[in-house]
Amino acid sequence: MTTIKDVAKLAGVSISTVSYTLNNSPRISASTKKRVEEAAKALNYKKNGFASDLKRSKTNTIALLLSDLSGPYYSELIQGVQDITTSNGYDLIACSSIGGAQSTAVKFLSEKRVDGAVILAHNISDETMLESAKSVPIVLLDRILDEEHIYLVEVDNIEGGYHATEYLIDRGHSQIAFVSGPADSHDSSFRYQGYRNALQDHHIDYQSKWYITSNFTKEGGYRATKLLIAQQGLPQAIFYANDEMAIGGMQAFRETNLRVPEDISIIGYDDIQLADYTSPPLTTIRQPKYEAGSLAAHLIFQLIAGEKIDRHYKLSTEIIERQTVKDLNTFS
Amino acid sequence: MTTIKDVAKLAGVSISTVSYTLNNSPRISASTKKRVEEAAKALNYKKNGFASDLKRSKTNTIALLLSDLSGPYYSELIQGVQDITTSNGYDLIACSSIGGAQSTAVKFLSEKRVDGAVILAHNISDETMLESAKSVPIVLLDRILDEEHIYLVEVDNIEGGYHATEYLIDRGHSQIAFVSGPADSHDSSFRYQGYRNALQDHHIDYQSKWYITSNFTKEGGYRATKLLIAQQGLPQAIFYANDEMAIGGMQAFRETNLRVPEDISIIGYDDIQLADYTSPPLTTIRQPKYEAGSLAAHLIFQLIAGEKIDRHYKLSTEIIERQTVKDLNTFS
DNA sequence: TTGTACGCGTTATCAG
DNA sequence: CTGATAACGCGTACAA
Repeated sequence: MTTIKDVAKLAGVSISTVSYTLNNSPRISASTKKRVEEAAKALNYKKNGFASDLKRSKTNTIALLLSDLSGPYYSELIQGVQDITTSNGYDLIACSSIGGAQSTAVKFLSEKRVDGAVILAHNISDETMLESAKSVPIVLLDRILDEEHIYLVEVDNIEGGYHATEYLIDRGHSQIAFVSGPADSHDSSFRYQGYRNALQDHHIDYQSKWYITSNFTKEGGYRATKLLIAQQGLPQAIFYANDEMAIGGMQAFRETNLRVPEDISIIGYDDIQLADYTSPPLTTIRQPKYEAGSLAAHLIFQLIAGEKIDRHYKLSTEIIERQTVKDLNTFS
Repeated sequence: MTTIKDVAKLAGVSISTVSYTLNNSPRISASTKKRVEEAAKALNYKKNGFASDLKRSKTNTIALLLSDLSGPYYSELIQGVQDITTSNGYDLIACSSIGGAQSTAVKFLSEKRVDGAVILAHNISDETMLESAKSVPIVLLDRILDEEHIYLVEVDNIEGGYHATEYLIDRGHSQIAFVSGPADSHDSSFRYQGYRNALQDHHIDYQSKWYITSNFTKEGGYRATKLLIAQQGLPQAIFYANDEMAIGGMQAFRETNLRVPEDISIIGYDDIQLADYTSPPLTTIRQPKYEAGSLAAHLIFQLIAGEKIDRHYKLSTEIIERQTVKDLNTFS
């Protein structure tokens, strides 16, 4: 292991001179600078990152905490975080929070191995978050928590649910079913809330027979749809609380020889990659993932800079029109 | 920032006692142990990870270097790496190698911030790899490089190409086209090699009109397929060098009213998630990604332990039978 | 149990 | 203005 000492010895200067040189201090003459640099190159010297971080008590890296490194998380969101991090000259590392409070993610936070963190890891408890927030700036993307030192960016799910429903209503649908995610999912219940609000604003009666609870999976969507089909009186349209369930639903319709969108319109939520590949391509609600990620990273840097900022940010959704919704107002 | 000193003061013991206690040394009496632990809790003390790493010159974390954190990399592979890493009591972090030699990934390697690395980052040059391999154990998953200190695990693409082709031949196909990836792709050319070998071994003449170069994208596969259709004499089957191109091909067939597999059989390569969602589901070649990841991580730990191991490992592929290949030997 | 010499760079301070 | 000396960051582990 070659250290700064070795370089100093070879260059015939003191340790501090080497350090100054390598950090481009102007106080070093060109000649010694050259000597030192050559020595460093010759020995293939690389500073020990820890020693450096320890001394400056600053790591120049921020972490992205994910519930599972191998999970199918939002790549656009990561892109957003990455872009901002890089453009601020910081490094980004991703850690998994598998294991909760014992996880690598939490460890990196509490041991001050990073200068800040963007968090998308529902398996870390609120308490742990509060704890960590005391020592390092963090921005949450996966929950709503109104506490000192907790900053978060939220995608407005109520608005998204409202948009989806209104989109169907605008196209002449009035019998609209809602297939929800698991009962304990905040996201799903906010989307449902938006659905109800839209119905109400358009004076459409809510019918409980068209509310089905499912579980955010393809199979769940399939079963929920079969159930809906089995009931007398199919709705004109179905709003699935996520795309996977919508895809399961499309399969159920295919098996039942019901055509989408001719016989029934459907709309999903998320705009996952698959949504563009189904046949027909799925109309859905896109969340501004890139924006959420980049905003989160921006906030981190403002916090690092010691600026005072709001604790809560809300982003809007966008509808992605594809081909699973029929416009009942036009002739065809 | 509360340090070990604060804890020592509060507990009324020396710094070293605190350190021993917190590291569960048996040399500390139960009573002081309790006092120290209480003090640590009261102050909410967490050790500074760097100081610790610096002293022990060991980080207990290994890195997974990816060409792009937001890229659609192999989640199963990551799972493999993660499982082994965790079960060895190490932490895993993922770093991006965007920026090549200046990237976070390379920096973490050279600054000794990790004890080892599994690498899947084609945008890091061979030279940089050789350089890094001197200071830290690394295992490559994305290239073949026969050099001292370079360990790698390879998935046998020649064998995969051979299997795919033979699978078609076994089912009665003899006119088999190959849609390749970009000319500079090693993976693609190995798969092609396997294709040629299989044809030869089964005494089937190779026909250059059935070799089309494309680019691993859906659009590329679409165009290549259109070209094949435009040519007089469609083959009985097409082997696409990756699944995305096969999916593009399926679209081309749909537009041309050719049915898969009734009119033409197709087989892909990779077994991407989408492959199971196409209609009909795509028959393809699966690479043992989980195994590759976990093997790579295993090797890292053997290297860390100072064991002497082989430098080159090769894994086999597996065929995933779905519904895009027709068996011409049976009546239907 | 405790004192203390490390690990390796950074930077304030001082001498030339 | 250049370069060297030394304290320091925080925890670890050996000698006492």
